[in-house]
Amino acid sequence: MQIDAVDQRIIALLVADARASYADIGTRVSLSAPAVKRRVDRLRAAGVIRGFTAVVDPAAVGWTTEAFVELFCAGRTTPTQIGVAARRHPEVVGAYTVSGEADALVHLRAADISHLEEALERLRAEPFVTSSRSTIVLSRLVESPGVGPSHTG
Amino acid sequence: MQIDAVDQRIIALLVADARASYADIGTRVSLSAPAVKRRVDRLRAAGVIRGFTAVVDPAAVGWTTEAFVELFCAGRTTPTQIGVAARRHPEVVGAYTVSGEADALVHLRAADISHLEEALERLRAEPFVTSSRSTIVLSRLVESPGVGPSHTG
DNA sequence: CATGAAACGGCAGCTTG
DNA sequence: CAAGCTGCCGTTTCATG
Repeated sequence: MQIDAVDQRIIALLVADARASYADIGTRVSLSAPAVKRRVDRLRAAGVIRGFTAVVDPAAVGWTTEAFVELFCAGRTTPTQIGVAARRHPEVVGAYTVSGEADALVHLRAADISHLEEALERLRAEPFVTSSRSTIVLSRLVESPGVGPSHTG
Repeated sequence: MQIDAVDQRIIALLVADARASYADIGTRVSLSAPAVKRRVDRLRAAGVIRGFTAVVDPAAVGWTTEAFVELFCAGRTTPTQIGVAARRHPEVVGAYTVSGEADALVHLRAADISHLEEALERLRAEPFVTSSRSTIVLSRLVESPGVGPSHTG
């Protein structure tokens, strides 16, 4: 799909504030509100914009404990398999296949240490997991939602 | 601040769709639209809801390359220092202090390998960084925005 | 551009500490 | 008695065919 400079600016504005009105965005990109809506509809249909979400302070909602878990998997494990398994656990907020020693890196978020431990045990119980190495998050310094700030090209 | 069950449901609905109308949310939580708005305003003022953002397909916008970088820091480095430094680099989408060997874990997202390399060099040039260990992301299996799915309490 | 819907502010009633 | 939360209704702004 074709994304021009105006699309980029609209995306940036929506990443900054997903509840901005089309009219407001239109003012900033020198377009009418309906024109903006058409572009947003098109970007959504094309999958460029996947959706709109609220960014919540995890501590305020009670999910205060995080960890990154390196997963070592059995020889014939596919990324798809790992992805499907990861999605089964609601504590998983991110999962990636990676280069290096481990096969995958899983980002967990739980209510507390015991919840985290329980999730970890469930994850390690997946048949393809041969071993794992956990790293507890002590503090969150940065966490950007969306795609990342400003220069999106 | 006090967050009751209705707040939780409103938050969950906004995480699922940040552009949902107050009337629509009100219908689902058995409240009027103005009542919902007041709660959302209160949650935003309290910092529980940090904002609303569009979730964008990174590939579509050109940021296709990711890495996790373990940072080893000089003896007297504070989390605040690391956070401030991390925020200076637009490629940083997440940063955490962690237990284990490394002092911090930084999540980078860039346009391509050379952009990633350039960002990595910039990051390693921070005065407090003594060494680093990078792990390139081969594929993204899961990535949830917001605070994580469903059971938020 | 025109219509219908949504957001937003003010006001009054109800419950709770 | 004070404070907080709610619903209703006004006007203004926005969404959308």
